[in-house]
Amino acid sequence: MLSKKTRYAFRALAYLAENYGEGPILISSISNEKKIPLKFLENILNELKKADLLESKKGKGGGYFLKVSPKKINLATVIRVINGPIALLPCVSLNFYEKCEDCDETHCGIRKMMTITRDATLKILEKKTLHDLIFATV
Amino acid sequence: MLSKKTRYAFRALAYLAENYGEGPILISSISNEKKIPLKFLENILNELKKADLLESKKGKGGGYFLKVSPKKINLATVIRVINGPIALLPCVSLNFYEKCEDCDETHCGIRKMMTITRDATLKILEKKTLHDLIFATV
DNA sequence: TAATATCCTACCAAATTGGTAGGGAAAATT
DNA sequence: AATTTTCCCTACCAATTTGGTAGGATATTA
Repeated sequence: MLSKKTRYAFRALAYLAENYGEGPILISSISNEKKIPLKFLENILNELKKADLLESKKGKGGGYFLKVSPKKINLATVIRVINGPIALLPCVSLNFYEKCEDCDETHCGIRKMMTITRDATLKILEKKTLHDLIFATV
Repeated sequence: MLSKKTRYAFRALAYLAENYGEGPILISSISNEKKIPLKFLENILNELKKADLLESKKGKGGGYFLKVSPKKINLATVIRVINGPIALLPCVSLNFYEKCEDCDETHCGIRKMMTITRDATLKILEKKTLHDLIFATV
């Protein structure tokens, strides 16, 4: 399951995507509009900035805004930044790989099944973007 | 990510699947063979039994064994019993549904994306069984 | 009735989650 | 230059979850 923090991140990003191209948006606006605890949100936006998804501007007229178009930010990226691995096991993760103890990877059936599952999940999450999040019609 | 407990569960079930039809298997055998802390494993097997995946027999000659054929136990079921929801959000879960606050479900884009993701994941996890876990060739 | 094995309840430490508090630093305005 | 505005950074904290352990109760067989 995605953490509450990740859900907040998605809601904040959706808001920024809706206002893409309209300059910096205040943390406090997002916080009010999306009902996200302000100080916690500060933290989240900062992480997204460090991950190069957002840019920020200080002082009057400042705030946060998407670094690139909503169509270029996919959901897998966001999840990885805030939530961590997408795969169900560390030994199957592309971005957070960790070997598991006492396991011969070439013969491990669990690993094989979880690899297939990961691929199916990624096929969706890497294709869908913030744009789809806003304009989802299905 | 799946918890360590769930990984233990899979390893134990794989072992029981390998020995399907050969009568009860001791917890201690599974514990030794698969390197799972005995008392913790006790706990896990008991939960699997309560979920009707296993049967047990007490006293000499006792132990645990699969209630049905390895081909009839799919991975989604196991994950749900030990790990919990498979969906990435509670509001998208089929078996652990919870409404999320401040969210109009019919218009929530996040929800739509996570529904698609859930379906893709379930398509795999509900088809693959303990049998596939053992005889995975891909 | 003794031995074998699962079952049940309770406890515990460490890690993770979901925050809060308070001030520092940069940019813009006056 | 001083003040205001806004993001940035570090530290802390309570509640929950995770990954166990301990010890005895209960059922089965011999």
